[in-house]
Amino acid sequence: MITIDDEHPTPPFEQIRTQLADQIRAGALEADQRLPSVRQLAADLQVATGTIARAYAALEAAGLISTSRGSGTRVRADQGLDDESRASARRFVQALQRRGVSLDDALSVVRAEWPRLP
Amino acid sequence: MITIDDEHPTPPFEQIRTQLADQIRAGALEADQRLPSVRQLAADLQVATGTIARAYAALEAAGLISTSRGSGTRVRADQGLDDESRASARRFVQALQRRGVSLDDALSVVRAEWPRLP
DNA sequence: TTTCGTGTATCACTGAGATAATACACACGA
DNA sequence: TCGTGTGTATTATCTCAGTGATACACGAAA
Repeated sequence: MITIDDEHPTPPFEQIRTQLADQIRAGALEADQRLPSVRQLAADLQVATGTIARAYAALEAAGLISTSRGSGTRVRADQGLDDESRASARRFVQALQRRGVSLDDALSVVRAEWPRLP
Repeated sequence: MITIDDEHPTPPFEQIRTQLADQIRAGALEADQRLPSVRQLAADLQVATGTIARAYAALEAAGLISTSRGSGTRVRADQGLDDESRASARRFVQALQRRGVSLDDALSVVRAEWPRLP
């Protein structure tokens, strides 16, 4: 399920791209699974087909999905993080939630702890 | 240190806001520490003062900083996550880096593991 | 071949955001 | 008290990312 928050500063196509990427990496979408067509998803989310097309194009460029005219869009195999990384994320999320930390704050501290680039 | 990436889809004022928020939450900026003036930071980053002012206003609305005319902008006390949360984040970051995971993927899996809203 | 459902390309429009210039209001220190 | 440096507000202008609508190109199946 994908939702669009009009209040959010990030544009719709970016929200769609992010959410799909999250779901694929988390393993919520199986490999080779068919995604909705651009028209279908555009109608569901009340946006233009070009908006969906742009999100799909970005995901394909990132190697997460595979698109082809006529035959639709599918999740590429060999995607998703390994189980250990996901388990590590789950421990982290649970620890912060017990302390009442918000998602934004959690993402914030991860970015902050991530070593700076050289 | 704050940097602006013109390639990034998020607008400059949002990048500034995010980076300052990250640094405050991570404890990189001490409580009561003075931030640069809007004119100073605007000159450093080559943006207009209004852009900095907007980022500062957003941070104040979020309760992270405290601004007052004439006396500048300061980091509010009682900010930053607790040590245990930060330690947890550090463990998480280290675990994923050992596996060669990128920052985007790390944030992605955190969002994915974060429980959905009701 | 024809049909239908795909993704893709194009184009004009809109609005959010950035800018620049300016003026104002307040705090602090000399 | 006055001067300086602060954040804030306003206004007008400009740019361009994102959008929406539409037409095109391709693939699969009947």
